[in-house]
Amino acid sequence: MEIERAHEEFRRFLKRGDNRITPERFEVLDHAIDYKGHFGADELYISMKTNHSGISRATVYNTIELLAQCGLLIKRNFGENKTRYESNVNKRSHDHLICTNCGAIREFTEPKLHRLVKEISDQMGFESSGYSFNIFGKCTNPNCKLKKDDN
Amino acid sequence: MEIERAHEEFRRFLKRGDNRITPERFEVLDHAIDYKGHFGADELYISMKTNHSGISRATVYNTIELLAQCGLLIKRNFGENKTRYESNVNKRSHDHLICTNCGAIREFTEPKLHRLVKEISDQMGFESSGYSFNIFGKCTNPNCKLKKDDN
DNA sequence: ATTATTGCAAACGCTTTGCACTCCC
DNA sequence: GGGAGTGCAAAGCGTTTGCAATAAT
Repeated sequence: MEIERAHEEFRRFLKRGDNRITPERFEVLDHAIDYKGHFGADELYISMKTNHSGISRATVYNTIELLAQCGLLIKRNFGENKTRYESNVNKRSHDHLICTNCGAIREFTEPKLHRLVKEISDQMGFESSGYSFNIFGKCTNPNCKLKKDDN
Repeated sequence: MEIERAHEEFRRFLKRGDNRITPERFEVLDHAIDYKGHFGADELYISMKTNHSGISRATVYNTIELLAQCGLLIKRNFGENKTRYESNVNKRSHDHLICTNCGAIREFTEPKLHRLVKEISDQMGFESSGYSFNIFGKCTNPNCKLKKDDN
């Protein structure tokens, strides 16, 4: 089961960094990898509270950051001045098309990108640890109509 | 002179959209294209206030957005949960390398990207209006040391 | 026992909003 | 003169922080 593997990976990550193993951290992990689509830290907090969790905002924010460092979550930014996350468990690397009209976010995979990032970094004297690539535009989707709150 | 051209372009843009021509808007334009490097809306506001302008925050935010729509400024986002801008007057299209250690931001130009964006958009049924491409990593620069406030 | 982690609430930084006044058209 | 634009202050939103209580080591 992939949740077991995620727990194991997080546990190893925590030990490696001399972080303590707490039930709260695994509670956050569980909710985060369960979450469909992209989410902000506060959304996850609210969602957990709604599900009768006793977790605190501080712990959610702190843990989410650890999960991102660990690679179980990916940090995103779609130009809305808030950090978004998405589960990286059982997903392959991808980037996003963002409809500036209705807010819909679609994924695409472009294998060329990794090589390109590597080439550019080498050329510029950078040791790259990641990248972010977003394309903005309009869906050709006929019912694309200022919904503004999909993900 | 390029400032004249910028004024002219902004004036045309404002008329086209039935926006009024006000001195405040051109005051913001002047300061924005003068600003070295990337800036947040509030930074520009503070900078203008420091230079004894009577402008208001609301006007700066409003005008900057118009300037971005008009193409005289480019909107950026470097993963800090705030919108950054940079002058697009007399600059050629480029993207950024961001050092996660010292915060330095360097520019690069990769001609392949436009074609790539077009290809992906076509393939996905998107009418692209722009993209954002950032590479995160560490400078190989020896005096890269957690400065956190360059641009 | 020691000290990281937690929960809570308050503070923070950037951005948006409401409203009365102004001035472009 | 009408209504978009302005200035101001307050509120909004996501995020961070300080501190006392708690619990992992």
